[in-house]
Amino acid sequence: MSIYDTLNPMQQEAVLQTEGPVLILAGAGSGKTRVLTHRTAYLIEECGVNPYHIMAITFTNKAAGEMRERVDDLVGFGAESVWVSTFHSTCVRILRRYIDRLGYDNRFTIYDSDDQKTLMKDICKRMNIDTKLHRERSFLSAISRAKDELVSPEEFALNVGMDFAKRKQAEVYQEYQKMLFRNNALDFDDLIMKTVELFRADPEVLDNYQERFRYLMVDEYQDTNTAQFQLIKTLAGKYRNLCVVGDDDQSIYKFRGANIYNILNFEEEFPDARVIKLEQNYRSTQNILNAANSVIANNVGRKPKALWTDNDEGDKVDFQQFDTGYDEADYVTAEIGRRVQEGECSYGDCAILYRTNAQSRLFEERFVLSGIPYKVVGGVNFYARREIKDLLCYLKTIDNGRDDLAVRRIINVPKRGIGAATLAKVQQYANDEEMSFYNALKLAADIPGLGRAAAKIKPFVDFIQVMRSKVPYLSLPQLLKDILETTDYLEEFRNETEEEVLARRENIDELISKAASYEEKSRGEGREPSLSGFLEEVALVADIDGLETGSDYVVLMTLHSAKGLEFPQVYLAGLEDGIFPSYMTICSDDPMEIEEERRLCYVGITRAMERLTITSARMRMIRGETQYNKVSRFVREIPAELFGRTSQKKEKEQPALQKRVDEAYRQAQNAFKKKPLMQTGAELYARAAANAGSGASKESGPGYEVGDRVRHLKFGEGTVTNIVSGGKDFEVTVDFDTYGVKKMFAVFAKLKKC
DNA sequence: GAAGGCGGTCTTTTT
DNA sequence: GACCGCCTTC
Repeated sequence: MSIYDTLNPMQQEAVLQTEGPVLILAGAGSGKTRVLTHRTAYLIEECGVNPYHIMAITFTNKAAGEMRERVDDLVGFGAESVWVSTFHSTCVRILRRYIDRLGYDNRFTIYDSDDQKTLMKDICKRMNIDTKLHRERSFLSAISRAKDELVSPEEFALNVGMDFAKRKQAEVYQEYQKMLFRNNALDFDDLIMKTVELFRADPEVLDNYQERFRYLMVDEYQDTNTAQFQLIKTLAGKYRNLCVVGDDDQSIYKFRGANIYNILNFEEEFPDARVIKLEQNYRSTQNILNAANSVIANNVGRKPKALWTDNDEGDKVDFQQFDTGYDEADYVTAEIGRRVQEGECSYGDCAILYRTNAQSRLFEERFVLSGIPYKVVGGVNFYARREIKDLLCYLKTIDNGRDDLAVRRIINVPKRGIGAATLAKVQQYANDEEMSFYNALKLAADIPGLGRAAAKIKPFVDFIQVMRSKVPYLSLPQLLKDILETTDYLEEFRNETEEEVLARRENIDELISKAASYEEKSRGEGREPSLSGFLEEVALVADIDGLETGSDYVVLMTLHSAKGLEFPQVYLAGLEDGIFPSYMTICSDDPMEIEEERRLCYVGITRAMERLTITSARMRMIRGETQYNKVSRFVREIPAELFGRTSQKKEKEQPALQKRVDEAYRQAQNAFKKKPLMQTGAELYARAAANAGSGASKESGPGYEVGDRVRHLKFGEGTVTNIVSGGKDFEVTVDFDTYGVKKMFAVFAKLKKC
């Protein structure tokens, strides 16, 4: 019996069809990753294809990593030569080698959205554009859309016609591109577009890669934009062995330029394409799948398909409507706590999915209060935090003095007494002499009108030069520590509270350990680690990449981030008209927009394996305003018989208790407010676990007994009234002086005896 | 040149 | 509610 016998007939067909163009329409949970990995194995083991000639492209590093792992497991020998990578890292690798043929320096830097915004702000200022009238972000999104469609600044300018706004955009686009070039930087969209440009400009390079990638596979094909489509079409142009896998019902990235016609018109583009449909779902129960099918059936523009499953009927879908978002969060927290307590599932089985990142906050607060370990995916990116960006800009400056943005960011961090007036003069000089900002700094003594400021610049330039000379001899962690010490970086935060500084320090430590593990990983793969390599890796990480499989915490994330994942217990929160579907799509005159929201809902429902809980609130605070919303139309599209114990009423607690609970929440919220850098649950968890020696380990007990007085970070002092040993931890009941009785787990509560 | 206060705007969603 | 940019004050 071979590994291919475990596949169903359609999956087998997809695996065996190795030659020519293939479109696999893979419904949610139909085992598409399995097909892709088995197909790779088949190519190598049965068709004798050299693994070196196989390429699999995904969208996220996480997906690529998983695919890599599964291919490694399946294919004994040579699996490491298969190119498994994301669109963006693939392009970076190609461009690092050949972008000099387009006139760029091969050591280009990659701008994230933060950098883009800074650059755009600069440009608008210089071009005298009133950003109250034309927002930076509107320019950036126009440019991004143009790049998604492979429209160059010149072409854009040709097509503006009489449209004044567009003409302005064209000018800005041109200037923006010029500045990127001068800073030797590429933005995310450039990575794809420049690679296509390179292939068009240089047949020799193209041929080189066409020869290498004789067998191409593309995952999540419905999310590709025009540029990405051109890229793979060009790459597959010679051997035409292109296999794409996707599901038009899960296309949710139109706003990012995804072109649904890439999948809908695949057969027109490749008339000889084999089309294979995978319609058996292995993930969800009947009830969950039925709910998903009945929602998506309301969409008009879709390829007909019928997803079915052999799985049990399973539990009914649980739908609950509450008065407020607080009640909603309460319910979900209590449910998860109860189910875990009763051994029905673990924290790691549960996911809370919502439409907007802001919705995570209420859940986070509740989880912190009840000591449930959790992790938020997305929101404020680790690499977007101030201290991390600063340090990365130091590294960038040391690595590549041509990135003006990076230099300008750190020249006065920590404070060196160099202000806006000085910067403007240096910039003027740099512009006049057509040199980089950093090179102008080096010549500060010659810049007219700088006066005493030149003396303040010199130590900075000297410092960077010294660091550059040290790079070959220092490891990345050593380099970072050197920067921290020499610049006395933490001095920058002297006015912050101890707690804030601690949080920043922890982030910095994390960056240092990430640098260390990068070096380790590179050496493991036989590559010499480098400063540029590290910066590059850091630039391309997505939020979802940080999610480890097999960790025991509840995950909170947006529906968008959840695509491609699955969880036994899924909570879909905030199902209200105005939230999901969002207000903007309800009001839009384009009916396709609501269809995209519906697909998002479909994605959400189909993440669930065993249990699905849908919640909504009548009243919710949004951007400081209270809004009243109806139950989402998507909920109403699910037939009533699929719902179980639906409740539209809230069970009132005793008024006195309720009041006390409210007060506790208010105070807890204030505590949050004071600490903008509040850690994620996982970080709290890690910290708590680190302290567990003094807190709780199963053998030694929690370190306090019933009757002891203890102190809690938020609740202050109280008396321990009960300790129950449960599972890996102790559940402690404490009667707090001001907050009343609370139950909490010892590992998380970090109670100190006093 | 730095720090603190005030008022306006905003968010879907992200590689 | 949170962030950003602008303004005032030291």
